[in-house]
Amino acid sequence: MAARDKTDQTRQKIIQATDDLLYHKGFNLMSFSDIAEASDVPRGNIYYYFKTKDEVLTAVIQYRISQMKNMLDEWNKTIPGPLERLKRYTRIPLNEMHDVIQYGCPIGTLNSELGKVQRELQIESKQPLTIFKRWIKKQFNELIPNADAESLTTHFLVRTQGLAMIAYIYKDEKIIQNEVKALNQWLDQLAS
Amino acid sequence: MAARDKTDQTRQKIIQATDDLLYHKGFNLMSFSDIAEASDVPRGNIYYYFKTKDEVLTAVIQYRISQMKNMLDEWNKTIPGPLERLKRYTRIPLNEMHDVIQYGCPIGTLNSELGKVQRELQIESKQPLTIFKRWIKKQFNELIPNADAESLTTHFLVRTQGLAMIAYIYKDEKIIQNEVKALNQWLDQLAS
DNA sequence: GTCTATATGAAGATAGAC
DNA sequence: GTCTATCTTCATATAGAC
Repeated sequence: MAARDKTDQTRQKIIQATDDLLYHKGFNLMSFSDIAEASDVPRGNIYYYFKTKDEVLTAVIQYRISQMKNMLDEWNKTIPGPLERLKRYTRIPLNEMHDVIQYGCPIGTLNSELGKVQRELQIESKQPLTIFKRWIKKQFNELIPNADAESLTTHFLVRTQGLAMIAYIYKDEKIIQNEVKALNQWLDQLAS
Repeated sequence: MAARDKTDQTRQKIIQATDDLLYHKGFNLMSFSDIAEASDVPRGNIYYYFKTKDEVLTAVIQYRISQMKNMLDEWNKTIPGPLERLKRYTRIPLNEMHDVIQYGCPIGTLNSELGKVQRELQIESKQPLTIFKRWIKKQFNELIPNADAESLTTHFLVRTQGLAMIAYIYKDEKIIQNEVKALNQWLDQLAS
């Protein structure tokens, strides 16, 4: 149905615009007016698609999850071994260097913001990280069959979140470059 | 002068109450009403002491800085070597475990929140981290005279911020315990 | 499905009596 | 130095004409 298509298109336009907005301003400073302007959908009209701001957030999270799943599927198909897959993950902050410096890690900063007072929203917001976590753990299990994959995964997440955070605070690209290099060396040592 | 003392006392009461509030709610969700309630100073009266919310933040940052300096002075006096001093630093998240799980790192979460849109405030807010950074670097310089102390310091900050972040997101004390232990082992290896 | 007008509330901030 | 009343702005959200 054409009408249905139009609805879905508008919904999608709102979600994608909000995805960026959420990353650039954070949840609490992002208003419906911002969403209307960014998505080019009249302000009063956003409410036809989403009753509350929380609902928009939920939709954006689900959108991010589907994007991530596509990406990980692609990596699983095209990258042969667990070591190279984990290294592909560490390339994300390098590829997104400019954004990480300006806005931090999209997952980390959102969880940090929502974790203090808006706990229910934070629980939703950590889903993307948990999907990454499971995938990373699987790679470590393949890489070193008898290792404590859970601990290795936590350590890996700690270092990726930490480097994004410190680079974001100090606006310093070198931090990303050096810390990613060190992380890859750690992976190489584990694999050998 | 008694009047002057009273003013300073009230000012201090506001600052200390806001210190906690800022940590527990974040800057943007913390209102003047919250400050009034927490400090037990009438709402309209807060404005006599601080003209804007930004000014309250500045005062809290300065308060935190003075507290930190006292702590580091104390450590310099009572803890003999650089290795033990760095290990003392890694004990902070263990001692403050409960708060870190619930509210994250006070410095990291504040910088993360303000870094997106409120850049001038973020620049102020990173001062405490920079003070720690200088102190940590000094310890590394003493510990290993010919090493690249700047890189070691960055790595150290990445791991402490990262562990606080992941433990905060997943509400998991074990993450702090395990990652602090691993960090101390890394320090021991460096020192040997 | 679209858009305007508006209800409602809370925020930061100010004026001025006491 | 204290406290109340109020201004202004902007937020979420709703009602209802089209």
